[in-house]
Amino acid sequence: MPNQSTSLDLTFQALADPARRKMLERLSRGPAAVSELALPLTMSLPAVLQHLTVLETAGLVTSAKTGRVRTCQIAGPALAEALGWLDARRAEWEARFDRLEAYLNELKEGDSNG
Amino acid sequence: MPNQSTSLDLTFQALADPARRKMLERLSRGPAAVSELALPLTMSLPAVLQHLTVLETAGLVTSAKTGRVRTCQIAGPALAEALGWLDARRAEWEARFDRLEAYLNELKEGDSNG
DNA sequence: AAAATAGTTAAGTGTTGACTTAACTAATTT
DNA sequence: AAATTAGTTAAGTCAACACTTAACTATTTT
Repeated sequence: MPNQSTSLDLTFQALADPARRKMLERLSRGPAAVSELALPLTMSLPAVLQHLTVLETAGLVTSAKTGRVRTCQIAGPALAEALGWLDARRAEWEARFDRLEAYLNELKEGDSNG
Repeated sequence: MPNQSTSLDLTFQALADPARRKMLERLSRGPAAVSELALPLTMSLPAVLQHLTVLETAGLVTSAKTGRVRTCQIAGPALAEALGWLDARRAEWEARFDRLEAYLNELKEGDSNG
């Protein structure tokens, strides 16, 4: 059975690793070379490259090579999609919470009137 | 070496699975029993239980048993933490974008004045 | 041209993850 | 009390992950 991952699968999976989140934190402040992303990480360069591939496959990062330097950039859409999913859950959760609150207020008013 | 996962690791990891996201989508509309969460999923009940454990460990869901029924609820804070991290990245990304835009506008104005 | 820099590929290892089936417990219903 | 329902535990399998080292390719710099 092929493992057909959706876009959100790949995005959240990519976000689940602390090394990859550090890379994104750096990139959200501006473009950077691979070795710059590697600096704060205590792992080999090939490992960093593998993390970069995961980020690119998820669409969270794009990169291009100039000379011998590969410059990486954060990409908006994948980030926005993940944010959108989470925000939809929060919205539903809050709507439910608000309805409950309104109901409780109604109960309280009815109580003081009866 | 113990694998000390942070809260965000666990949260994003939990969100990376489509079955778990479906469970959360259901729960964001209101509490539900385990078997109700299992309904739309094409897997065994034990598998659903394992997913539920992952969600609870990540703090995304709480549950309590009454009689023979376990009722599950979505939990706000873990969701908010994940949202917060993503939103911080977007904010930084947008701030940079805005600065770039302002700079380009400045260039354009300078161009028409010189 | 030689040495250093920046990145890349391949291959192997140990750990987690996502299931499964089988067997079981504890509440309800009939 | 017997059958059903709802959930749980244990154990095993197979694939995916997160690395590693070794060896290699391009591009600069000296």
